Amino acid sequence: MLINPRPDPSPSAHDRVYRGLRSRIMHGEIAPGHPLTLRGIGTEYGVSMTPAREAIRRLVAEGALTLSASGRVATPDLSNERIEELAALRALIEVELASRALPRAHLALIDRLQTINSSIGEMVARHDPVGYLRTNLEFHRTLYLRAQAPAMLAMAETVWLQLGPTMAKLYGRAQRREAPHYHRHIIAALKAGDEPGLRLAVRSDVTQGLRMLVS
Amino acid sequence: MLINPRPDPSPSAHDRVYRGLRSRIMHGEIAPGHPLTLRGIGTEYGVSMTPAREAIRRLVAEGALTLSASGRVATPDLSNERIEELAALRALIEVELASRALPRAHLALIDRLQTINSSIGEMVARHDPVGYLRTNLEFHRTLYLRAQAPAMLAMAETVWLQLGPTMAKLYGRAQRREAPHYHRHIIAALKAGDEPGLRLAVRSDVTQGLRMLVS
DNA sequence: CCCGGAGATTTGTGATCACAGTCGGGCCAT
DNA sequence: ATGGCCCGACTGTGATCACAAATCTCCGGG
Repeated sequence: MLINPRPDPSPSAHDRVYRGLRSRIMHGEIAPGHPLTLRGIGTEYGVSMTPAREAIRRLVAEGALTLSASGRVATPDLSNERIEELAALRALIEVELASRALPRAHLALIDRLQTINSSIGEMVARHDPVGYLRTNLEFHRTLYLRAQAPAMLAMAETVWLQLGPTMAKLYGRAQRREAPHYHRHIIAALKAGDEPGLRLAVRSDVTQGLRMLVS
Repeated sequence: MLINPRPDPSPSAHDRVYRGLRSRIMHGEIAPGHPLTLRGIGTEYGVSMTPAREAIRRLVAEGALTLSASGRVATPDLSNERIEELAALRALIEVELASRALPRAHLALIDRLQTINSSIGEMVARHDPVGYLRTNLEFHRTLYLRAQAPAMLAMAETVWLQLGPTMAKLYGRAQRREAPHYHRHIIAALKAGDEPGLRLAVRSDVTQGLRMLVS
């Protein structure tokens, strides 16, 4: 038996850089199209170019960053078609994840979701796009963790990562005035054990984010 | 205007290594659990450790390789749960891709699919798991390219990549005697413009590969 | 015959360097 | 004043090296 339950006691340097950048990108703390340099990231995280390069290469592989023809790296500025496609992927994967989580969703989980949902409301109230995005993703991830499907969750997070900068920009543009009301539908469907209702609620919640672009 | 229409006139070294390894993994030319070393790959491709490391890091990010706690890298040996999960992802994404390709599937595409399908029969006849896997994926990719959904296709290919070594092992074990007959259903549904039938055929074709594991 | 441990080898990690290509800013000609 | 051009700084790429940890090998003891 392990004394220390922490799975990663000594994170390598490139992993620290990777996690840091990934979190900032996924939560929308970096604007779309913002350029990044290896040396800049290296000095920012106190490492040499090598770990910075590996972290960036990994993020490029996941679609979190785009590589220009000259090798320059920047956070992606998504076209409308790509946004629609990624939203469709979210709908596909997250509906499945929610459906698989439903049989395992006990009361403590639902309570936690409600708590997170009220946090989302606070973020909306203080007009904090980054905080909104972060707690919103926490809401979804908390539910999907119950699905016991790590490969699917990883795919969903990869999609979030690609959408991160763009969604933060859009959220910042369209001033929301309340938490997404489909979250309440999700919680209600979970309580009722209503699988078709849950699928519809998740799908609606995901595609709702797309609507803000069209308008 | 460019004289040379080739989009990638000077592939960087790490890209050559990445493409080579990715192809070998996806087509099942490397057995599950096979270890890889940076220096070995470097000498094999005639480059130093740096490009080899970037290529491997990228493949790890895509799930094509697993990284042990000590940093050792090897092709993954998937558990049954993970195989089921990846097959479910294939079903989700590829059904959607096929559905989106249907309106754009003209006669030339269907002819090409039939040609590829007969190639698959040849591979089965000569008991060539790698060739079978390669042509089978070519069949699916040819269809999905018509969906004009690059993000979804990339996701599907990532799943293929993760399943590559395992599927080759399973295919080699269970001696097939004919090409997957659901491919004929797919072609028939494309000809008839029958979307529900196409969705069912693709889903059946994907999940059929899973059955060979259960048996 | 099997198990364990000490030394040698192999392996990944991170830093540094040289080099070529790119991008930007300022200078000159018009 | 403005447009084009050139030079300089900057950036990514790939190679090499030092180092620590892990693995393997082989040998002796039980």
